[in-house]
Amino acid sequence: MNIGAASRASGVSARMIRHYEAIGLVPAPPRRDSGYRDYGEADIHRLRFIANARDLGFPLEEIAELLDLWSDAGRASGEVKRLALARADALHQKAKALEAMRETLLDLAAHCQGDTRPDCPIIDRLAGEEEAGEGS
Amino acid sequence: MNIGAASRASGVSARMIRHYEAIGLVPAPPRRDSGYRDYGEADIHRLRFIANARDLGFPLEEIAELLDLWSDAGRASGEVKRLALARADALHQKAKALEAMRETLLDLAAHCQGDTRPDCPIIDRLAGEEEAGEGS
DNA sequence: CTTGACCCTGACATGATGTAAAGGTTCAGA
DNA sequence: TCTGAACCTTTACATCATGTCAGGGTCAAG
Repeated sequence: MNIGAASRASGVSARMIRHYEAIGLVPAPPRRDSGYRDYGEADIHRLRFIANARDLGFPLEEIAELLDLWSDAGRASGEVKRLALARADALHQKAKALEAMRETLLDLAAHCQGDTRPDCPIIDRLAGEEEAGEGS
Repeated sequence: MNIGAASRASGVSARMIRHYEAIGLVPAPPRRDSGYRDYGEADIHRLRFIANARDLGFPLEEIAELLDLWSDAGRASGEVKRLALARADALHQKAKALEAMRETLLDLAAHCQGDTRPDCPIIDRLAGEEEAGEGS
């Protein structure tokens, strides 16, 4: 199977397949005489695993750990669960930070007329020396 | 004022001050005979404005727009408000996406024993071909 | 054999920031 | 005055995951 076919079968772009190979996340497949990479079913499964983990927000470094656990038939599920919960927490922290920024922006916008006048608390806030000031 | 002093006064790292100059976000300051950059108060104000906007999640491209609006005394606040609301919405979308990932991970983890046994729905899900399946 | 679709590698770009290297400047203390 | 620490200069490379482009080789169908 060509890299193009593997890409379509796995949902991972050809560019990324090559990248994952370069960083050792997937094994280098055999080459045909032409130099073309030749993938098998196992490779597709591995790529799909990576795509799924990536879609769940795992960074490649943790995906590497998950792949090890996946191929370890005697793994303890506790380790997998630990990784998942840690990732969930990291995602939550990030989301909270974004929502906090959003709240601040909405708060500022609520006090801005938004008309043709130049007065604007948003600009005033950005121009200020401090960045705290959540007090209503 | 040296770049180091400007950095301490504005909260922007020297590295970033040079970067902002390179991309045209801040004007190139005059140099002393030694070649050292020499900053004034107005430069510090501008850098602080950038730092504040950056802390609110604005990308540099939008910060450039805000800087233009800031220096335009006859600006309409409507434009500023529009940018702020658009940014708030973008942050919200991002946060929602992260939270959705988190929910999926928590859901999977809840069904994982997390003990020494190898059975693990998290791994099963990652190994699967589909990525939908929020159905409880 | 030609054409178009594919593959190869390598390089550059993103966005915002850090770090390191290699060299010049400034200032304070001995 | 000399010296060393702390600073400044530019340039380049790294991050993370991904896209895109260029220049060249390959494959399959007509």
